[in-house]
Amino acid sequence: MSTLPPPDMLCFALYSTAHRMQQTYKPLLAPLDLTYPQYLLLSALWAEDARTVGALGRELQLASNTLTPLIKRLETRGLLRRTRDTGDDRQVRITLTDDGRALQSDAAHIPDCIVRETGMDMADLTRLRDEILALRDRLDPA
Amino acid sequence: MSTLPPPDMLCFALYSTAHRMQQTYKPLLAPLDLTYPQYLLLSALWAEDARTVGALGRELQLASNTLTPLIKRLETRGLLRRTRDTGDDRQVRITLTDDGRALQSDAAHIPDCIVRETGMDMADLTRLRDEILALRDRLDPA
DNA sequence: GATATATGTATCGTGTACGATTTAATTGCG
DNA sequence: CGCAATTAAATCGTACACGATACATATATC
Repeated sequence: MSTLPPPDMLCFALYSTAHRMQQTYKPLLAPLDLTYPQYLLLSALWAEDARTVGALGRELQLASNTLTPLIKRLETRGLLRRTRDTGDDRQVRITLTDDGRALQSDAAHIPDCIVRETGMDMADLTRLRDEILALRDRLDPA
Repeated sequence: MSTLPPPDMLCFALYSTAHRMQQTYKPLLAPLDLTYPQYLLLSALWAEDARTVGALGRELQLASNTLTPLIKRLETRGLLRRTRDTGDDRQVRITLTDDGRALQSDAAHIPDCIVRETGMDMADLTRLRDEILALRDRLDPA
């Protein structure tokens, strides 16, 4: 019987390309001493600060068991703060510190660098992104 | 300054879709008691058995620090064997056991299930796969 | 307003990923 | 031949992912 080898599988294309993309980010993030997931979390906060763990989790598609340690590492580094200043005491609100906000300008060049590394133009990248997202949204979130 | 939020980033589309895909595999792999990377490794061996750790790593784009523990778990379960039967004693050859080969038929239905979950036809899936691989291959492996 | 249920976050255990280093075996070259 | 440089795999440490569970607070229902 013939089994499709990994190089022919769509899932493997996603898997290996996502990893390769993280490798591409690595030298750009190293000077900021950030991992890729940490950069994603900060990007979410740079776009909209002071959100709850749950709201960030919905945007990044991560649950608290991944998010909580991630957040705590950045808190330890003094890039953000955790508070319970909402009406609902179950919720934890994440707010950037001055240092956390300052990092945004240090990272401002990164998106352009990534685009350049792909060697593709914006229109193609946007189209590919939307096709990948369309696939994701067809797959059950459950 | 405006920072692109994660939902607009191509890298995040890859990241979140790759994870979603693993979630989609999970209920299909659970009866076989396999994780997604373990399934990838076995798929590689089902397509071509008796390869070295290095050869498998090149196909799966994983280094020995990831592959060795992965392989050892499957060895413990009796699905494969590690031997040094080549001329070069540095190399470790990975060979499926009868149980490991038998698992192939238990997994034979999975690719069709995944295709069905995407709700897309083969032509679109193949095209999307190749576009994603083209992006990967434009990114420096270094 | 006591209590059952639901929700938000944290904790724990297992399994990847991967940089850096180590160990062992092979190859290259004088 | 002798030994430095290279290569294959393993080991170690850190950081995700995520299922399962725990815990605290909120809400609902009577």
